Amino acid sequence: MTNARPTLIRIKQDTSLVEKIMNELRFNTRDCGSCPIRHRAVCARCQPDELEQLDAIKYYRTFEAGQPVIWSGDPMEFVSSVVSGIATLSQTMEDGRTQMVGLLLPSDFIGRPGRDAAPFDVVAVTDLTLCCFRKKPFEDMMEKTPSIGTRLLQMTLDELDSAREWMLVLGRKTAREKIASLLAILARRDASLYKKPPHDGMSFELPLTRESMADYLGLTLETVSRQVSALKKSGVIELQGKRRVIIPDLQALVAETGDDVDGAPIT
Amino acid sequence: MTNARPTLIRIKQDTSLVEKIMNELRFNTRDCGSCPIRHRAVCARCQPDELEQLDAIKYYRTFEAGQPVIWSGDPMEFVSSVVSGIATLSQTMEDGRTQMVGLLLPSDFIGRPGRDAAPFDVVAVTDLTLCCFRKKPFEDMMEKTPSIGTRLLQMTLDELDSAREWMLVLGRKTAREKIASLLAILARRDASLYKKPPHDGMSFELPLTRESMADYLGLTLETVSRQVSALKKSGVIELQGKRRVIIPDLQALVAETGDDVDGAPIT
DNA sequence: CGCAGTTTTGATGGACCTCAAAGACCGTGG
DNA sequence: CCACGGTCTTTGAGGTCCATCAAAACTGCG
Repeated sequence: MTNARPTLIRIKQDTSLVEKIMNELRFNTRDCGSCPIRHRAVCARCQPDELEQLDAIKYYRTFEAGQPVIWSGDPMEFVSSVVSGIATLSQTMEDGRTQMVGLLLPSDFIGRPGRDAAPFDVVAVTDLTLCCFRKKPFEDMMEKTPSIGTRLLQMTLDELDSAREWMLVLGRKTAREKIASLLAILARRDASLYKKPPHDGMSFELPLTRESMADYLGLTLETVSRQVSALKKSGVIELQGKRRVIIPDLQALVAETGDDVDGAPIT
Repeated sequence: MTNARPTLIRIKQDTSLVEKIMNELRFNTRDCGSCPIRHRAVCARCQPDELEQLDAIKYYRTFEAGQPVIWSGDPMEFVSSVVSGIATLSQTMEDGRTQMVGLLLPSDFIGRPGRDAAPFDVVAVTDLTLCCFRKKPFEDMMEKTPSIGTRLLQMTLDELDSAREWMLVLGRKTAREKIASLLAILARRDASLYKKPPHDGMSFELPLTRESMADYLGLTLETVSRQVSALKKSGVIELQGKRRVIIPDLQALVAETGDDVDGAPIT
């Protein structure tokens, strides 16, 4: 609604291109030590010698925004960690109704040791870089390396909690509360990406279209649009262009989610 | 609507009492070998010597129907497996709206190695027997016994998939489809409990009240009641009394869930 | 029998969906 | 530079599914 800065956007694209090239260079050095997700990914607890082994079998893959990574039911030849970018995990019914069941951010793990077929669709929302391991070698390594299994269990338990918290959002919250919940989560995640706590006046890029938001929230895109406008009108959020969200008062946003003030920490 | 058999119900109670006493006797012999959930629980992959160690630190606890097992936020002193009975995992908002996020059946695991506070409320729906381990000794044992961690990872990944499939139910299905989905799941689980595939004409006990069903499905109890009646009127299900459900045609039920015919195997 | 809890049934309203069209944004090509 | 089409978003009007409120029927139990 108030977006008239094509130059700004063009600059953004340039930086992301530079970033992309730098990533290519950085990542392909195979140096796990300088990996940006090193401390949070499935390999977080590995010893130096274990990292070396992983180094030997890992490879990077990139996907452009909008491309599918894997379809539900497909055989999975690899497991992977998200290094940069965002992907969605979703499920579609025959008649086209779709429900997003997860948002995959840097350090999140994709795949299921011990399972052959993918249970859900994975699609790249932004340009995406994955750190991949062929499934069999990874499974073999898991057998011998408890630190991987332990870390994966930890991550899976966390994701299970997140999924269950999201069930409350889907089952019981109003459209307005759903939007507020999603924004609150994105705000928290964005803040944690830059390693500082969320604060009043913070802003972040909204990586999802209205339709994706609707698929995540179990709503229609029209309802999403209306409720975003409503939150803006109430002053709970501000928009810069259509994709950047400003949170003038974090408490006010959290209040709109319907959660306790101490906040369910849906990561 | 067609329930006039108090005698039948009284008999049921008697058998369950007998069963209870027998369980007490059986379980307290501490013999993991004869444990009914031995092959599916977290200990499924343990070697005889590992089982002996678990034997040494395990203890049983029972809860009557309706009793809480643990509240969200409480410190967890123990982890456990459901041996018999059913419990629910749920979440409640300040204003009272509640959402069930899991149904805990025999062999399911309760607790989070590495976490102190319980993330959700656990309540016994029927009389419930748990096989418990104090958390610290269990965690110590997990360190030394990879077969436990591996099995727990497997179970957690399965639960994560189930939770995500349930998100589709909550977010995108109609009330009628939700009811059908719940009944289909209960039918499958009941069949697997007796180790035979679900079949036409099968029947099972409905362990949940209309309100619990509503909390599971993100509906009101009135809507649940209406849709159950509607399914009955369409001949998709039959009722014996208010709690026993007969499935004359399994395909017909699955068709009502909106899922593919090959069926999302929500376990 | 009478009471408390559960379930059913009915009437009404509202939150959200559906259908439709216009507006904003962006890249492309004249 | 502007026209053009494609995609995403907003806005509007109308309809429907389900929630809400209310009361009656049923069940088990003292």
